[in-house]
Amino acid sequence: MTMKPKYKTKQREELLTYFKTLPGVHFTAADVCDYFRQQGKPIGQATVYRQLESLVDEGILNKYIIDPNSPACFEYVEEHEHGGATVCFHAKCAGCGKLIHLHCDEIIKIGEHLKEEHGFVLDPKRTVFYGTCAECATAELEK
Amino acid sequence: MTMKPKYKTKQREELLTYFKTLPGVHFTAADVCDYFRQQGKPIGQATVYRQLESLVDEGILNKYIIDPNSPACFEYVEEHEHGGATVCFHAKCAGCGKLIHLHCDEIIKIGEHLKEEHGFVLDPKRTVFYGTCAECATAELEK
DNA sequence: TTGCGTGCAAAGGTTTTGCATGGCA
DNA sequence: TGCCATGCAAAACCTTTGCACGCAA
Repeated sequence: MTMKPKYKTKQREELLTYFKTLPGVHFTAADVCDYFRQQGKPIGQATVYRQLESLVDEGILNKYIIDPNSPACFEYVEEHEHGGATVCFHAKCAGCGKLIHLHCDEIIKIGEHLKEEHGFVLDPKRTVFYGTCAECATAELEK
Repeated sequence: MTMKPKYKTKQREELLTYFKTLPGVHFTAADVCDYFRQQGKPIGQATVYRQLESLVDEGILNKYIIDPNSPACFEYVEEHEHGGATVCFHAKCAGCGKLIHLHCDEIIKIGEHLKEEHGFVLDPKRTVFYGTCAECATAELEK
């Protein structure tokens, strides 16, 4: 666990502003560095990494590991999902990168099961189901 | 996908023999290197990585990606399970970092549910449940 | 004999860290 | 003013790769 940033810096604000223009898009730390460099207002890569980490801790970004030997990718979490009452799990397709939102009861029950049987309090915000979506699974079979 | 090794080498045999003594145990490439070095018969790390990759392809080992910034971990698949679907899920505590292995049916059912209702084929090897373990949850409350 | 497997060392790419400087509160 | 954040460069880290040699078939 990391602490939240306490200061409202120019870099943090610019990063946030940028991320909000990318709903449903996933990007890497390098993408972010490149973007700001091209905009003529570069942000140090250490800063980018540190802010990304903070934002993930705050639930403002989600972090995905599609492939361990590729850079991690991030995605902005829509405003209305922030800490709201709506428990929502995410499933990420390793094929096309599509993010699926899961709201159904069965998924919720898993949280209850983990708590009752394993004493484990599940954090939906951080938990991502990795796998293959219907389209990609079909495409895979047709090969 | 990589090809299977065609040769039965001393290193491969020793690795396999060792892995068979580790049912249900997780180990990293570095663990394996260390073990054989301590045994006085070191195996080159490149060889270890290459054999691990082959063995995963052959279904003899499972490879899990728990955390992108930690080394990948491997687990020997019991003889009778080869080709079978027996893999375990993992729950990681955000507080103490403890990794919990989950083998219970309820968790497996989630995979079935995702497939039937959402067309999503879950990959247990990459899916990690994040949250707080019993000890850390208790400690948290006492603060 | 053929050519894959091995081992060493070095490269590769991503992420983290040390430290001096700069900026928010 | 007191700290935290930033940025640069270097380090750390895991994993892959190049190449010469060795060994299985």
